[in-house]
Amino acid sequence: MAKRRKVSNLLGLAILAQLSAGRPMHPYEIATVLKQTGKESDMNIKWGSLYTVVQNLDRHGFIEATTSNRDGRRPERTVYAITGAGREELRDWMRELVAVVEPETNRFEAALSVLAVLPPDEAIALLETRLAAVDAANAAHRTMLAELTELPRVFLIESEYALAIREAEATWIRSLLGEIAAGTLSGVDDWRAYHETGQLPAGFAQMLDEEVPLEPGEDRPLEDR
Amino acid sequence: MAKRRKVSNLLGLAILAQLSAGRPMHPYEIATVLKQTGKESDMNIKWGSLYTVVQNLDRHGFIEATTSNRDGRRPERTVYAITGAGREELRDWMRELVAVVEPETNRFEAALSVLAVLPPDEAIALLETRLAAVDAANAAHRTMLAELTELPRVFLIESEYALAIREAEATWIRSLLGEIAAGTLSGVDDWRAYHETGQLPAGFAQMLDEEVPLEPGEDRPLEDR
DNA sequence: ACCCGTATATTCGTGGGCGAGTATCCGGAA
DNA sequence: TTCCGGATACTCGCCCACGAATATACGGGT
Repeated sequence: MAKRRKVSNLLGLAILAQLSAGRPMHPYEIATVLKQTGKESDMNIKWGSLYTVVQNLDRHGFIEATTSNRDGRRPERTVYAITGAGREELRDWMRELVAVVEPETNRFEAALSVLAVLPPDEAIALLETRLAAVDAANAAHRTMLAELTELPRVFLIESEYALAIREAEATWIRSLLGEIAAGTLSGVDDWRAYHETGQLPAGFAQMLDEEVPLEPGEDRPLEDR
Repeated sequence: MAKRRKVSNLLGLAILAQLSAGRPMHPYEIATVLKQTGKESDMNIKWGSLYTVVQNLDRHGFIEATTSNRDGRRPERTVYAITGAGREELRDWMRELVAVVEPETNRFEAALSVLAVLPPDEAIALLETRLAAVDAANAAHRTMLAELTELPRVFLIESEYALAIREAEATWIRSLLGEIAAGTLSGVDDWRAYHETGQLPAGFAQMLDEEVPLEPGEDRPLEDR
């Protein structure tokens, strides 16, 4: 599914959410509030897109200009309010984002899928570097959450989620390194041989024909099975 | 860090990796191989970008045209090989992707950060839907991995990683739902009150000033602390 | 012998994302 | 009083991703 949105940039979601909960605002003020409430990091917002997104939301009737006041000789500031259609879009968008799990891929996973292009020893070293970085970030994250005792946790769930995922990543990397060291991960010898000789070891060839690691949930090509 | 790459599309990484490990190929053949080896889902590849990316890799000297043969009356096919600079770029890119953890945000996390715009009961229902979907996908994924016994696990690490992360997500959602049900998640009553009365409960206002859930690892704004 | 669906292989247009630039205002230091 | 740095508020334009269109070849069914 995952319907094509008229406005697809997640900054648009943040704007709709803000206007839905609060009073009408002009773009720059929205940006300020979003920064203050930490949405910036949650959504990876690029402020260069702010006015484009606002314009698009307006064009599609999700928000509308209310007043246009000017203070002193400041440039004119257009104040926007969310519309009925905007509220509808917001709810519908949220329903999709929460309920529908679509295949998201992150850069680390992409790298893992071609990790074999690096020699095993270098790969191991890099993974150890990453593990250390993730552990450190998680420790800082945990401390930060522990310090925010006065804030109701409902407002921190996205942060708790992010931490949980990062911790899972650390655990997984640790276990991978352990398996490599213990020799329980099959294929490492071939991997090493490949980088030492430059030759594809026997057994690699048919594998390239075999391998079908489809993520579940995707449609298989028609001819399969 | 996270240097700006001359070619930033991850499809470029996949192409470099393929040309580095195998023989020179023409674009369409690369695409075929990448599909076969499952890189498609690992990197969320859009095939519409194929020729643009190949062109960019060429323009920056990471790959170069070798021959340009034509079979029968087929359109001419340009065969590309990786260059020295290409191999260097590939290794450097991989080093960065594996070792450097940069703030990645996914759509679900973004949605969580504004979950309060939905009434609590609807949010809970949606989370339950998601949980069911994730559980089902994970079960299928586990089965698939279990069936691929003849394949060395080194070639499946990205898939095992993806599964581990998804399982962590399921666990986290389950625990969140549990905490809401048990009442150990603070703030749910205010959240519900807000949606029933339309009024921001006391205690929400100062929070909007307070909240500074910076992800660790990011620089704080200068004036803080 | 012909038809048609699928595989092969590539081109093109456009829309939007976002980095970088611009202009004005204000408060404090010297 | 003047200077300057940062906050305020917005504009612009490049570039790239990618959906959709295109065109020919091949193989198998009737």
